[in-house]
Amino acid sequence: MDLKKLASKLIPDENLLPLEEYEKLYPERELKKGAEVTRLAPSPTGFIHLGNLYSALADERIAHTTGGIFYLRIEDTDLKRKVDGAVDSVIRSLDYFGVCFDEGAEIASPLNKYGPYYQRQRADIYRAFAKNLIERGLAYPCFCTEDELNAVREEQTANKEITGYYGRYAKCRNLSEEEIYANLEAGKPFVIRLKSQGNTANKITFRDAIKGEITVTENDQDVVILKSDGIPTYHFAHAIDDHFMHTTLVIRGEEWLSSLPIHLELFSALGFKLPKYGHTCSLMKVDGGVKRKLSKRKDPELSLDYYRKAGYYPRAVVKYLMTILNSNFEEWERKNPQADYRDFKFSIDKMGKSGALFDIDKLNDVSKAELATLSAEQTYDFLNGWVNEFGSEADRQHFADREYIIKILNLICGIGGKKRRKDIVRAETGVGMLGYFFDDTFAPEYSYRFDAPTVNAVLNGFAAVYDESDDNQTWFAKVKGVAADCGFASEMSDYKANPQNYKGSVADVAEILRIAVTGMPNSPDLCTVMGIIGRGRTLARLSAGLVK
RNA sequence: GGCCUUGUGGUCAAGCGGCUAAGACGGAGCCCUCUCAAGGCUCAAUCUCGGGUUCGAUUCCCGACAGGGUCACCA
Repeated sequence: MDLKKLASKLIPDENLLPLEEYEKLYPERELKKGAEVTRLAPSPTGFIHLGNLYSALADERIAHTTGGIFYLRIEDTDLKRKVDGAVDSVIRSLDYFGVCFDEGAEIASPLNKYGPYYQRQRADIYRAFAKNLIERGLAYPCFCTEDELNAVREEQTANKEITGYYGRYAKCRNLSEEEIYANLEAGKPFVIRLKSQGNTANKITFRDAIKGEITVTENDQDVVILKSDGIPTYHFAHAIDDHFMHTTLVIRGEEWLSSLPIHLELFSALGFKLPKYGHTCSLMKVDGGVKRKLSKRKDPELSLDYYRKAGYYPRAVVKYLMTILNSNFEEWERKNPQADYRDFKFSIDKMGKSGALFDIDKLNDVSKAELATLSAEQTYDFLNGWVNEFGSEADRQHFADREYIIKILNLICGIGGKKRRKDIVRAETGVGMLGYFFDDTFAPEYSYRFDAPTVNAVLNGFAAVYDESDDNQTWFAKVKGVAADCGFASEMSDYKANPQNYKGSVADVAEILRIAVTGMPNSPDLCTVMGIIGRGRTLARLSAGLVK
């Protein structure tokens, strides 16, 4: 069979370059030794999730700690999955979390020499190489219809055989020249399949950068490399693109592990040097006692928007991910509390081999610790940003008074105190803690644990002596005075020694005052709260808190 | 079901033939304390199960069991 003629008939494009020209077009990158070139290659569905961030972070860290390149390629070979604005959304989402690309689709960079970065725009490269494969007898046209393929699959399933297009099931693999041209004459649509030279009896051991040594079975599937619309499938595009874009390390989800044999054969058939691979494990969650992969449909926490809406500090999400990416990250951070997480020496072989369960408690812990490193002004800026995007109208009005909010923040965050408080987990809950500092959102629940006369005596007693210019000690001395007057122990030790002699302790008195002033039994330093809301408001609340 | 893969406390995990099996989150308790938060201290909790190999296995081998992934003209 004249393969050259067949190739030209199947792929008649005239503008295809000789193969060597593509090599010249995309020369080796000039990077220092050890530099890794990594990439994120999403399909443009517009949905970028925690798993993407997780692997993007690994890509970005590895590229940037080795002096390499991290680029963005868009795998838009499937038109059905395309969503407008998706690429911008990917870039913006990752940027919000501090993950930036050096080159790629929609990235303004002088480095963009390996494009186009949209696969649809690279059709001629794929076609040139597919044509070459046909000429070399390593690929062939397949005219099977969807129905035929389904029928074969059913038969295979019924016979408990491996499904797919291989061996004796590969009907079009050995079509005669006449049959091929007849089908072509008849205008039958066709795909180009790889003519696999592999044998599943052969096992290869393969070194994965994350999983370590794994054994893979040789591929024998005649996979589709060019779809009937002339656009490549993922497998083929992956081999071509990662070769010409000179990716040195392919980090991708472990769901790709099973198609690794295909990629191995493709790289070999194409004569390309194989990149290193690192297959990451997926983030899991426990659902009804069962461990399963985080799912787009069932789990809102997979979406990155979820973290923005909830008001997680972006760097906290990143650090949380770092803790599961490299388990020694936490230890390093404890030793270098001031350092930027980017100074951490990220290493791919520290990455876990089995899927980590997503742990919201851990995230919350990381988040509040991270927020506790900000100044009151920085905290204000962050909360304000959240309020403007997701807050209520009342929140926005409150945040217009920057001075006042910062005063509150100094208290809530314990700034200036001996120890930093870690009350704020995320913006949403942080903003929610501000309610009682404003009259319109003050929503008291008067849940006193003492009878009316006692409560009223405490409230009135304190109102009579309150002076906003008192310092903390003087203020507390007055609380103790009220306690003594109302039959409470003014010293905790006295109360502990003889509880039966008192109605309660100063702590209980403070609680009564606190409930009246803040509406809640718990709050940061009450004296300071009173100082912030001011004398007028304090007295009004003490009076409003009286039990009728 | 075939193939691949994983298996240390509730969770994330150190460990790489000999250890009282780190640490962190979460839980319990104590201390501090006007409450809460934070902090300090303490406690409970783990090597999936069988066989081997070995003087000795969490660690090596085999098997079972249990998770996970995947079997498209989707990526």
